[in-house]
Amino acid sequence: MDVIVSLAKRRGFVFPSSEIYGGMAGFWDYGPLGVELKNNVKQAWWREMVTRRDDVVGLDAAIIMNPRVWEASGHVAGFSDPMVDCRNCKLRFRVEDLKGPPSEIACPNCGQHGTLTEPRQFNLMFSTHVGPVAEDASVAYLRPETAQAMFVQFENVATTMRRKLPFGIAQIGRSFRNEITPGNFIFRDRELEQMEMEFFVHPRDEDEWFTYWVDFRHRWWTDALGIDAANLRLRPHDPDELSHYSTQTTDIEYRFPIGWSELEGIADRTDYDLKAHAAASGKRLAIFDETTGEHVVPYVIEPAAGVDRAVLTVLIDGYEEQQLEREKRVVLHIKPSLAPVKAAVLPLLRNRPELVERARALAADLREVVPSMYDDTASIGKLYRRQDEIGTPFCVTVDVESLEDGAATIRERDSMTQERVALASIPEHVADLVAGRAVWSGVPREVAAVES
RNA sequence: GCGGAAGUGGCUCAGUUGGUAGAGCAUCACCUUGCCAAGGUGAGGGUCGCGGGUUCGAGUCCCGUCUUCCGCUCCA
Repeated sequence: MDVIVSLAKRRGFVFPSSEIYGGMAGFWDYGPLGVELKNNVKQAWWREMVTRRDDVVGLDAAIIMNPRVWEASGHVAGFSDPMVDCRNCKLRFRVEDLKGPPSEIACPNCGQHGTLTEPRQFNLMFSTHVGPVAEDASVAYLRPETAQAMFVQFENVATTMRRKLPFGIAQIGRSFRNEITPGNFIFRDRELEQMEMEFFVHPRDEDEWFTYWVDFRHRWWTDALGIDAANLRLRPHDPDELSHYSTQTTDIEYRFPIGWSELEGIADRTDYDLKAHAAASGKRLAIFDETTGEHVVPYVIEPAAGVDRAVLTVLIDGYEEQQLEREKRVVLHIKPSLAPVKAAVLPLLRNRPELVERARALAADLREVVPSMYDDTASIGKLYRRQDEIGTPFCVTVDVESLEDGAATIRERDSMTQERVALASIPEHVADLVAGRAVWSGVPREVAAVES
């Protein structure tokens, strides 16, 4: 984990929030490369979950909602349970889990009497005030999950999009949790970004869709994000660890340096949320079933993934240190579609003005089709290393011969093999390679030299 | 929040019994360099986390505070 944190900061992926003031626990800033990577991850999710499907639509809801949303959802209670600490063994317990008044019972862990503190509130929702006057009536919460917006807007979306079951509402957005102990880099943030989709199904189809989404989401991690399947596993929740709203949940876990940990949870939320909001708002949150002439309150299958964890996973899964003769080579083997920079243009020599000029011109053309950059501030070997470290899949090297044959060498990150391609067709070719429309057919450098 | 550890240039660290900060790497400039972190010369960059205190004098001692890391708890 340390080498990932180090790489992330060294290369401009992730910085500690407000670092010059000492930072802020649980908050991180995405740097120039990080924001590109993160956007690419979100785009990969949106494409597979919304764009390519005809049964899911998108939503982008406000972070602050009417506080009644959180009362109905159970968050105001669930996120603010009174807790007690044991002064002896230092463990903390939820008051409702205790078998009696804290002042009268023994600590459930160490068995000591009279060591439990008075109950205290630990509200995990960030609260704020709406309007200039900070009074109780103006209290509002920053959402601790994006899901509730999909339930609250269920009727608006279903009506305007003329939906019948089954259908889904997807959203990518920020959530806030006042975690007692954030940590492990961007694994547990206080400000996080979620990719959640609520899929509304007829109650009788609950199990079928649950299975479908577990499988679909698992494939997304391997196929769309390129995560090694050997580092992923599905873990169904035990009955006693299920959330109060769920009858079945399966986590997709990744083998992090800190151990197997949750990347995404696919939860069967039943009709818990819609019924709760229907009861609290007085609205009928249901879909009319013409075959039976009845209003059906759908069950909900929810795949919920963390964007920040996805970014972290991509970095960890792609990271490789190769031991070479003189030093080690750090390579980020990430899918070209996720790479912050798709191509870098490098002049073989920077003391040749005509070479530099040609390379800069090529970089400008390349920028028109894919995110790319130009660099000439080091020797060619070092320039390659820099790009390897940030996961740039292709480097285009303009050499002296380029001035005569009008071609340049494209070098691929993982194989370090090369292709000689005409300058004029490089932008389109690189775009095709990045998009997977063209197949890489490079050869080792020595072979390329012989052929030319 | 509780318990433990730590905070010196971007990074990794050195700073002897307190006397007003150094190295390597990195970065930048110039030279060199004809395909995988070469070399040379030079430059920029630190109120030693912050605030008090002791002292003639504190990165070095004391107190407080903030932040980070590891456990407890929570969870995507």
